[in-house]
Amino acid sequence: MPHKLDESLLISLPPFSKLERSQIREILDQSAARRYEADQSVFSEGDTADRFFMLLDGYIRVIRLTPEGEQVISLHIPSGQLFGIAKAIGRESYPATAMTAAESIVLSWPTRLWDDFLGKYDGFATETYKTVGARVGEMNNRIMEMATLHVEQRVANALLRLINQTGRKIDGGIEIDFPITRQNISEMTGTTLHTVSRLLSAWQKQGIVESQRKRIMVRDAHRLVELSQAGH
DNA sequence: ACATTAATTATGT
DNA sequence: ACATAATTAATGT
Repeated sequence: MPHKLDESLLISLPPFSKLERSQIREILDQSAARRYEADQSVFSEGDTADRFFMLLDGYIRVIRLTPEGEQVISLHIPSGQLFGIAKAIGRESYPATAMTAAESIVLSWPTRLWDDFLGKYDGFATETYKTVGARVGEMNNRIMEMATLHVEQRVANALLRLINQTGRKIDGGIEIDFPITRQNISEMTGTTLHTVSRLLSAWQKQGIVESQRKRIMVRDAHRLVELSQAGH
């Protein structure tokens, strides 16, 4: 794998933004870069966490499997963020599986460098703990939703999160920036693909969303916000 | 208020 | 043509 990656790749990313060019060079020289097709596994739940990762381009889907073999999607990660940082939460193995949701480019480092990074790179520690904090917060919100909200509200919330975190503005609305199926959304919201399909069809007729296969665009985010709160 | 089952149609290689 | 995705209706809890 030939690499002479440019320092500019990392300089703008929060965990590295306070560093000198020489430090970035040092970090890059210890990294491995890899490109993944869509729907490839980067690591699997239970694997020993021998590396940690930075997503340079693409999207990562964090999933877990139930004993019956059903998928649950716990999170989507956009580019520019660290993932697979088991050490940050005091684990020796990955707590979930990471799959690419689209073609992606990933940097990784051996986990033995984790403590080095924390110690000698200014801002790395605070930024990574911000990241885990944000993710824990999001998961807490989802637990609340699961326990208290109806399916329609949960699906509306899931779409809103997706367009906020991974949305791409296009004419007439905001599109989810990677291929996503009804099945996927059902796996994020604890419902069935049929219910998601019915909801999206209904919302399409009302002009709230518009979708083709594996593509969903939100035309009217404000109405989705209303739906996500409505008490039917 | 939702899941399940099943039949049917659409879409991408 | 074949597999995967999406829709729709009917029926069940």
